[in-house]
Amino acid sequence: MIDIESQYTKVLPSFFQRSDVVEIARDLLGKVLFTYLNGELTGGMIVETEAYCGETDRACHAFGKRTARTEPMYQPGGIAYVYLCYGIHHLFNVVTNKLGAADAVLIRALEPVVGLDIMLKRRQNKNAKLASGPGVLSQALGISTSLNGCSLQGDEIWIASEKEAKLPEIVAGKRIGVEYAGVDAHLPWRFGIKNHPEVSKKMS
DNA sequence: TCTAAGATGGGT
DNA sequence: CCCATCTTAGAA
Repeated sequence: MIDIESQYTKVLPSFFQRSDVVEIARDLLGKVLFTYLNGELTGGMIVETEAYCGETDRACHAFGKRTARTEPMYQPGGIAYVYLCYGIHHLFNVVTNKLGAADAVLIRALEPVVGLDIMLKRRQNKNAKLASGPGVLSQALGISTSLNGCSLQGDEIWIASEKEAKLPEIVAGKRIGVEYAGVDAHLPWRFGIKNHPEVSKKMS
């Protein structure tokens, strides 16, 4: 098994609690998301993200209201916001910014790094990519709404940076599936690693 | 209570 | 293009 301790350093709350969610969405590219659940370690490099900016962003769940579902988004940055979409898909977000600001970054695609056999077992689908798409990556890493509100400083789910990591080339585009958001639907708040196979081609 | 819509994914 | 699937939010 890979020696996680020596190759990666866990990303600290100060990274997530910065005020610019768009900047954090860009900075998360190239970092690695890990889960350790039921004795199974899986991890993937983040290659595609989307920023959602609180109560003023028409595409954000917290737009104009505060409900029970979005409560984790209002907590200080560095915890998980996981919700169920279309009744089927568990979508994983990283909460950012300070207490009271409902910002979050949706993780949209990973490049599998650790525990590929476990991901394959969980995915149970030989045709599709292992971790390309927000619902798919959650399935591959075993993420479900039971991790909603969970700290990213614990040992169930966390984000780490590779010590030797090089800065990725970044491309930006419109966010997906938010046509209803009016002018905010056009914001270039989706980010991907340039030419990466797990990132969808159309970035604008 | 009731119901429309949704930050998707997989198949045709 | 089509639709399974079910929680959530807002209306009644």
